[in-house]
Amino acid sequence: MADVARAAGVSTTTVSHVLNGTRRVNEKTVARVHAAIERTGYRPNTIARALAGARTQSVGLAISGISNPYFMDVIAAVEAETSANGHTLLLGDTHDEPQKELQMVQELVRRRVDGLLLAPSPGAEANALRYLSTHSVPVVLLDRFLPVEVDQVGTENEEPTAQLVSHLAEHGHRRIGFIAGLNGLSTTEERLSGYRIGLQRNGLPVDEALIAYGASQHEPARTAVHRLLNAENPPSALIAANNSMTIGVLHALREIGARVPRDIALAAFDDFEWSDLFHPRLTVIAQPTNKIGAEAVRLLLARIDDPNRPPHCVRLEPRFVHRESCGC
Amino acid sequence: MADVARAAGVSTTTVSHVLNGTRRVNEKTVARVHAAIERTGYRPNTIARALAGARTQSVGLAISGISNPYFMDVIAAVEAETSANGHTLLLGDTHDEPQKELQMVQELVRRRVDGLLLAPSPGAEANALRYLSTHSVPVVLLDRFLPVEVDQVGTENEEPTAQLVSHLAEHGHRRIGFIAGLNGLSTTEERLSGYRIGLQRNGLPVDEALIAYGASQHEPARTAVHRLLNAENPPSALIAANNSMTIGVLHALREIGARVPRDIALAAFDDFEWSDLFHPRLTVIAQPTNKIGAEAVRLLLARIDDPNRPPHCVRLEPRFVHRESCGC
DNA sequence: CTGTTAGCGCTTTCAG
DNA sequence: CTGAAAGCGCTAACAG
Repeated sequence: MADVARAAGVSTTTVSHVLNGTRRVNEKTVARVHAAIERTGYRPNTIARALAGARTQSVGLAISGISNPYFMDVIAAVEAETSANGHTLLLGDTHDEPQKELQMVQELVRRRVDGLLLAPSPGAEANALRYLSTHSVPVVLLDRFLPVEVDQVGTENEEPTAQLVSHLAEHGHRRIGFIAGLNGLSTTEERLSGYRIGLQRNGLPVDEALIAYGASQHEPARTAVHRLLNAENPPSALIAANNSMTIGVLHALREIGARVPRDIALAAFDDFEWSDLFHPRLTVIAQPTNKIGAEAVRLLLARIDDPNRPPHCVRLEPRFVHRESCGC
Repeated sequence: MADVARAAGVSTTTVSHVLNGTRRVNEKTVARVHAAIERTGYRPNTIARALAGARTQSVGLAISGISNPYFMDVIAAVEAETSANGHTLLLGDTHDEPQKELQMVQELVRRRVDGLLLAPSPGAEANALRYLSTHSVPVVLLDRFLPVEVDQVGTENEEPTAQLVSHLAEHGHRRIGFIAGLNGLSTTEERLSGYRIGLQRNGLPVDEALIAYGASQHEPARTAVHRLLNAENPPSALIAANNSMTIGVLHALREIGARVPRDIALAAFDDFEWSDLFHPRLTVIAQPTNKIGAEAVRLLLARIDDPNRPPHCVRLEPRFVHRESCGC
């Protein structure tokens, strides 16, 4: 930067100001500085800039289950949007454990990210979120909603799940099982609530024996389905509350030789990019992963820009994708 | 840090040295410093440390097609390994374009990553790699190999692909089509070469009309398959050289109503985490994605530690997964 | 074995 | 409209 200043015959102060547009500078001076930058091939040093107290032009993404296809798509969308805005992405896995999440978040903050995107674990409020708010770090919540005053982006869960139930009920199913996700996640509660609403709407009783907990993961969902189907009076249809659990469900069904949808109907939350190649092709609620990622980044950048703007809470509409697993 | 120094009754120099183990310090002093750190809740500032010329404890990962399941798994493995070693991961997409890749790499270097992992695009040698070598930034190549003197990690491609051909040939197929990947990637060339070797080994002629180019992507592969099957004397079996193209192949086959494996056999490079739920279940060569990611990080950290160690080139063995799409 | 001190490259008062 | 200069928090000669 000193080189540029010398080459342009100005002070580094001026170079800094033309670079950041942080105060009025004479047009001709601006031109000279730009020329000097060009000539010297100067590139600002992000680290020094950060140390001096300015922005780092970087954002953190703290998320769980990096290899889950849903989050994968979100990550890709976030990367695209951040880099389109000249920001760099720092990625970390929270493993949905409050302590790891806190450490991850602290690490990211210590690295001076300008703000961060967080898929809060159950327990985040007392840990990561408290830390972020006391340090007043811009944050936007992803996927899961929390009753806190911060920006949040996610999908509508309740009504779409109720629709799934109605869809199955309209095809004559009276006992519809539900594989619920990890306890403490708003998505879990909302989808569960949607399940109950759907049942009521169709005049069906809510039988707790039809609800199994799959911890949002493949394996637990698999065993949960076995339990569900071994009970007396098993369900004739199943709803899985997220994509990992859908896989578990499919494996369990195959293990007991149940054919979908002939022996048992299936509908699920979350689409797979290539689920039309599955057998059977899955009837699902597809989340707008690209929009979620892009919108989250947009909200974050806006908040970084103006820390005092009122918090926004964005609920995106998912899409009902009708295929064959429901047995229509 | 000044606080810690004061609280321990030493200079910041000493604090720095006990923190980094960069010179001998009296045991008692060390203890006092640690106590002071504890008491003050001190956390080193990564940014300042970086500016002063030391390590940032961060590594960059520049990769293409973030949402490709193969790379996704690699990303997850890399994240796990880096964070297990106390490093932070900066993630960027190169889009397999030399210019974007160069920019991404420069950005990462400007952020002072200690080193970086790169899945080199066709053209990386003249751009990103040249830049990295002139700036002597530690780098390890991922997935694709290049005839350069740097650490590299990837999978054995030639022999496994030849095996795929043999497998199909042994089941009587005499016209085996091949959907090749993006031109200029070593993986593309090696798998193509493996295809040719496999044919020769089984006494089959190499018919260029049976080779289609799918650019390593879904859509191009789809149209390539249509061309291949519309030609006179079409193949009775197909090999797709990576997972995205396999998807394209399956879509194309469905569009023309060809059943796998009854009407046409299929085998592919790359497994899907849940490909046993596909219909048909795919016979594939599965890459050890976790090992690839972990090994790459290990090599990188070793190189950062000792920039002069001889470059290692690690070829991992993939696994042949026999399922139904081959028609056995 | 420990401390003094000069930066790392930038931002930002404060002064002109 | 422009500059001088004081840091940001740490590392690493150099000196003792």
